[in-house]
Amino acid sequence: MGDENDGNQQKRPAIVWFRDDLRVSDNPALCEACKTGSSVICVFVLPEGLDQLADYGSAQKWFLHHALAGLANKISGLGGRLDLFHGNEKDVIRSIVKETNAGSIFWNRRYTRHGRDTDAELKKEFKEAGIEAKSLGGSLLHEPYSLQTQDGGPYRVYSPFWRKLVSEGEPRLPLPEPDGIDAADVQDGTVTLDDLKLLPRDPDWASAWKDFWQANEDGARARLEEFLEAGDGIDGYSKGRDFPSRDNVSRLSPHLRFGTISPYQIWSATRHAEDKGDIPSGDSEKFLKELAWREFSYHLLFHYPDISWQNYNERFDEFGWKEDKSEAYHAWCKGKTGYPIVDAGMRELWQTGYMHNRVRMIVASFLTKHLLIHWRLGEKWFWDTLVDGDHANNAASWQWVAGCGADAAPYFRIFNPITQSRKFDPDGEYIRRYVPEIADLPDKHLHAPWEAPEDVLSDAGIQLGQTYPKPMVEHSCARERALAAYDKVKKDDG
DNA sequence: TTTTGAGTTGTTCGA
DNA sequence: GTCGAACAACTCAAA
Repeated sequence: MGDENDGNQQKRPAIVWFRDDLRVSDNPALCEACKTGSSVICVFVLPEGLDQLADYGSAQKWFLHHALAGLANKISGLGGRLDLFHGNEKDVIRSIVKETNAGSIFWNRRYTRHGRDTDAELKKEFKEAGIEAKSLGGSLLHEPYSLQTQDGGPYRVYSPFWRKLVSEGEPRLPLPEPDGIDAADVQDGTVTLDDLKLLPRDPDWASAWKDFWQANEDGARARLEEFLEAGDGIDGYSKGRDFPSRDNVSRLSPHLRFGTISPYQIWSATRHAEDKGDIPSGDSEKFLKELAWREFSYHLLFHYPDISWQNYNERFDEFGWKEDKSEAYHAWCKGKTGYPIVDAGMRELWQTGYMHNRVRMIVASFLTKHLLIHWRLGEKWFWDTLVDGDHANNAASWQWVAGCGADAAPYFRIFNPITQSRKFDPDGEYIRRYVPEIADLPDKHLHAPWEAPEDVLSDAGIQLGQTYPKPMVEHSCARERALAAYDKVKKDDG
């Protein structure tokens, strides 16, 4: 009917379906909808149904709640309205399109198999019904299918992937937010934000999290700007990022997860800071490479959608990781392994919804190599407790540490939790912050309390096995055991 | 087709 | 204390 509109009849509204892109700036789907000149309906659907239960972990829900509140504010500031729904995604979207008589629908792409299948099915249906359905790229610098090796296949090693990404030239500049949103005169969403029950209660374990996270678009931008200021986080990033007590990490991961910021905005702002000469180029390059690791993880997830639950390297199916939720597993979850650096990390996670990257590697190595527990259990725990729990990063990184992932570390690379602790938390600031019961130990013994003389322990008010656990496993025994297990994987193949 | 160089984040041991 | 070598062999990507 488009061209036959006689002017009396209003243009059919356009829908923007928000998912992992909870921002109004640099949002291609929103821009495209505004460009139609139609009135715009902004919607978010909290998925419901058995197959979608895993869409958000508990910690992510807290972040999601605030990100949605922030998005609703931004949208209404532009003259529009965010409508919330709860239900089966396909059914809800179909019914919104029908009831609003929408002429078009826009969204930014997502990359899990479930998400892609859902989107493809809906797009096909709408197109057949004469409704414009358009997906856009907003969450990745490059679509996973656009970067190919010379053979036309996907990349399975990071370095060539990075070189390819760079050879494609600079990413596009971020899009500005729309001048205004012409709100469609249609009925409101079916639920309120509070109806979605995303916040924890009884107990509210996230009561202090507002001190750590400003979980919305403004918070993301402020965090990025602060990080990129001369003398702040990115200055010394390439070395400092390994020290969990330092502020040399961006903490933008949950914002990327929910799209309160886009990788285009991060890339462009980093280049801008670099051009101003504020920061050493080695540091900015290292930071952009980390952003590219996220791209690489999505590249893998797109081409190997099973990596969320299945070993990328099938030989590891024979490894024999334990999969029951044993006492050892629970001790790891709670941060009671007896290794201070591991316990500090697990408690940081529990208390703040975040864990420093270096420490993530240490605790993941400890679970999969020292305790021989399956990375899937670790991945699930992280998924439920991390605010930045990300479909691609979480799976790809766990597999990388476990040794079964793409471009994984050589099998003999088993982190020594004591050496790592001494090297990256030499003054014990990080450990003392999260494991206060051993804070009075001198630096010398903080990393391995079981080696401290009895009088040093009692002076620090520690009774091993009572006030703080004895180590669950002895490092060199655990190392030998892990090496033997890897040896088995190797032989089983021959 | 074959060849070649390279591969995020480490540990241990012995000189 | 510091340093270099060994720890395996394989797969990937590109020439």
